[in-house]
Amino acid sequence: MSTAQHLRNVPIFSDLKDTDLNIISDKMVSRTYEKGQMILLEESQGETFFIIISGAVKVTRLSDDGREVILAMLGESDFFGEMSLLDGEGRSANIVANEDAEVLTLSRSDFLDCLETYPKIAIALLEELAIRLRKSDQHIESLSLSDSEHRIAITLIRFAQELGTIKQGDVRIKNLPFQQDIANMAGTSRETVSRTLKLLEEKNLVQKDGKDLIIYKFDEFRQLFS
Amino acid sequence: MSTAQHLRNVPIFSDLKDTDLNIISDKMVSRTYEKGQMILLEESQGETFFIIISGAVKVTRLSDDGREVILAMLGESDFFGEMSLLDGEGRSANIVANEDAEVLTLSRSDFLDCLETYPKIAIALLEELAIRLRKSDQHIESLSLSDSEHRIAITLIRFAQELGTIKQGDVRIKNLPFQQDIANMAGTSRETVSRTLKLLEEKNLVQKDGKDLIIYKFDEFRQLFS
DNA sequence: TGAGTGTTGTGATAATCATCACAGAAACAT
DNA sequence: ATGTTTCTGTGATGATTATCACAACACTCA
Repeated sequence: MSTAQHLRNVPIFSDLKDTDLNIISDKMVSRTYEKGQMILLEESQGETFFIIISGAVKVTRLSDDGREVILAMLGESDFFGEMSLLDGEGRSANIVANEDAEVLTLSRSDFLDCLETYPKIAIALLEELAIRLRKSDQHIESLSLSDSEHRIAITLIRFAQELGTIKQGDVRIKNLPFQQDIANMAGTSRETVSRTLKLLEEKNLVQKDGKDLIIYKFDEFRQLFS
Repeated sequence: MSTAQHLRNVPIFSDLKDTDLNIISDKMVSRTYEKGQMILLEESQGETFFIIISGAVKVTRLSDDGREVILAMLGESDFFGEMSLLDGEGRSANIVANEDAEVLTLSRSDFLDCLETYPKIAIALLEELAIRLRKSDQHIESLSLSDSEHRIAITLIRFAQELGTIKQGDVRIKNLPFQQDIANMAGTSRETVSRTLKLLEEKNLVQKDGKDLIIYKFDEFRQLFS
């Protein structure tokens, strides 16, 4: 697939004319990263906008004592790097390739030009940031809820919404992330994730299937953990 | 002060020409709310953009069991309501007046027109949302950190950054919010906030002074809790 | 001023959960 | 295939902290 065709799938570019899309795609540079490789480092200057073509990355912060807090997982046609470009502050998070990943990059100035030239992109980007803020708010709420069962359940719901496929009311999360990553998102320990998954299985709310996790009656499940 | 003069203080409008500012300010309607009054209710349709002229509001979510999670405190020249306007989803948070408050409102269509007509506003808004996302990320990190002392300290740092005045390296938070609100932001209990404040005072890191709280050597304090 | 309401301080107790420790499974590499 | 590494399951233990209970204090308003 051509660069322009990839861009067509990215929400913020999707209502551009072909000609404009081509102009932008000519300015983009492709890069690839191997699983585990650091793409962006906290503290460094943020000077690039990234769009994920394939693979997945995780957005993390490291606390002083070296613990990893996962802020988000991003996949195909998601983007990142826009924050420091927009507000001029340095990077505030690390980005690590969670699988082999291919990305397109746009330089700071080309990105900002884009926003000036195509107001539609700016508005689409606003929409996207609003959605992210909403997710952050949910994340904050879930972390504020006291018990780990809720926090973990809500983390599973987030995965289901991002990566899940629905079939007859049940959701299958393909390739459930490692327990350690789930723990780092839910603000709990790996062991607690293991125990809680078992508990949810005993309650017949979820079911492991190889590397996948099936959540039964997703709507009810969501209701249950609000 | 006139409506237009108020708007001049709001970052997202600050680089408009006077004439444009007047056009917008003519479309705005002023409203006032008393302390404790609900301004926006979760679940209702979001159809209005709000700018705070005076007073303060808190942005909250209520968990199923009725607990309040405070997502943010907003004050003079902050705005809210933009999220549902941007992404078309319903409201995801409640807004309550935390003090008597005066706001200016703009209707959905006027707001969206504004974005189309003045790309500068859209870009300034992007900047602002980026800043908010950054704050959310910090909030998420702080909630993921294990112990309550850290979480509470970081909450104090957030207040200091929003409401604090610096004097010789010490920060004074004027009118420190109630312990219950601090607890709802830090994801802990009111009692733990009480005990932790005492602890921090015993360590000579902070000092209560009437309704205010002074954080000694703010930079070191921040360092301490990263 | 004093009754009433809202906020804070503090002890005792119990529940939750992180941590440690290690065994078993699975994935990966050579 | 076979060792090696990474991931998961699970018990035991102790620390943290939520919760309950109530006293003290502060603020409002009639």
